[in-house]
Amino acid sequence: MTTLSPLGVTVLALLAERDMHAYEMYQLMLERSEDKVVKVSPGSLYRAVERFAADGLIAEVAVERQGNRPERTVYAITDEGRERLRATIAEMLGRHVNEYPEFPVAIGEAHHLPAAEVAELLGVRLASIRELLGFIDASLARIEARGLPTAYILNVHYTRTLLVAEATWLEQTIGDLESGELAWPEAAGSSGAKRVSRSSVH
Amino acid sequence: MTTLSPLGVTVLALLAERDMHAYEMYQLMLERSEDKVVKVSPGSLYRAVERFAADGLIAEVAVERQGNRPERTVYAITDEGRERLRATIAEMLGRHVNEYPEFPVAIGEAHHLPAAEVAELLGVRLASIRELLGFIDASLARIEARGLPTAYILNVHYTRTLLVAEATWLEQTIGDLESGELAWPEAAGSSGAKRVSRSSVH
DNA sequence: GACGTATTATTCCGTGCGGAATAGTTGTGA
DNA sequence: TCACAACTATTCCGCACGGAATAATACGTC
Repeated sequence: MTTLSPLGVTVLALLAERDMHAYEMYQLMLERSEDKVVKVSPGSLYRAVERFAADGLIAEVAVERQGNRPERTVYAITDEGRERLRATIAEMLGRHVNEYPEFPVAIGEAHHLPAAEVAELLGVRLASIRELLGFIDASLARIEARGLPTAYILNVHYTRTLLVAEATWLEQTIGDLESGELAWPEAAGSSGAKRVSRSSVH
Repeated sequence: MTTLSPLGVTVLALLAERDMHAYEMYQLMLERSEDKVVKVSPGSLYRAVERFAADGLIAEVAVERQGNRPERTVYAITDEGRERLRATIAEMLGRHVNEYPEFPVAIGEAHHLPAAEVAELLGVRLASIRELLGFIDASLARIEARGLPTAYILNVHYTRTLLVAEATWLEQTIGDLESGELAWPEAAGSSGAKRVSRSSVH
């Protein structure tokens, strides 16, 4: 009864829409840009499908073949699969889990670099986030223009909100670094100077 | 020349402070609550150290032994290691990478549940985030009281900022769901009703 | 002083991810 | 028209992760 992976959720969600075979899922995910939200590679996808079939969350409904192409196995979601899908979505919605993003690690160790360099690097990051926000806003505009219900793109709004928050924090922090308001430990790493050990947060 | 993992960065950062053996790193990380920022398990840590030694980023400086306890190998960071550490931190600071958090997947598929249930689940999530924010603020207060420089806890401020943004978004969305302002597709999954296929974002 | 638990320090191994390989088939351009 | 690229559909395999195992010793307590 282990909790499903994000890719697993997507697989079951697709099969909840209609029966299909693995490669069809793969294509659909790319077509819908779900590969921006879920990490998807052929290997993991086929493996997930295989395990779901073994666990009875999905079931073979046909084995087709066109010409001399490889056989393709069409799957359907089972009632058990539907229930697991619902349960997993519920759990993922309700429980906040630490996913150990790497940026906090980097800022946590940023004192290994001089303040000016950190400010510059954060500037690069800020630029790339702004660019990403540009794409997202353009997509949202196109979607709204087509009059599609917001409920289907809540995740885009969510992601956008967090990116905006990060951009704001970066602007603020870069400013504080450049103005010298944010005191920076002596540029470490360059000399053999002793460094003060960092303190525990808790 | 593959890019270092977050755990790898932490390992090198510790050795940049002073020479030590693997278990000492492990203890220090827990003591400093770095296990909240970096995923650390004995297995991964020892493996990382092993590989760094093979790659010349760190070097054995002593093999000690107390009584009949297992030998412990003390390592020091090399110049190459120091350089890799700087380079990796710089890269992690400057480049925004998609890390595929699972919550967007869940909201993306939330239409499988009825609006009321989603609102309730988001409420649970909101509560747990608020609790987490409580801990963080308490920690920050304690740290500030000790007069420690902000530069060392930038990552806590960053995390706090994102959590606040998420909390705000959740409040807003829960409100929209409860007021009915956010139109929700017919509660899916309960009936065999045909569902409209979702649109591509891009 | 004996027994259980926590600490020290490291190794081992199952599991699963994901990049690459495979192999046939349709499309394209010179 | 013939080669070469892109697509269809799936399998394979290496490698890293991390939970559990190990094993000796210190410590607390009844």
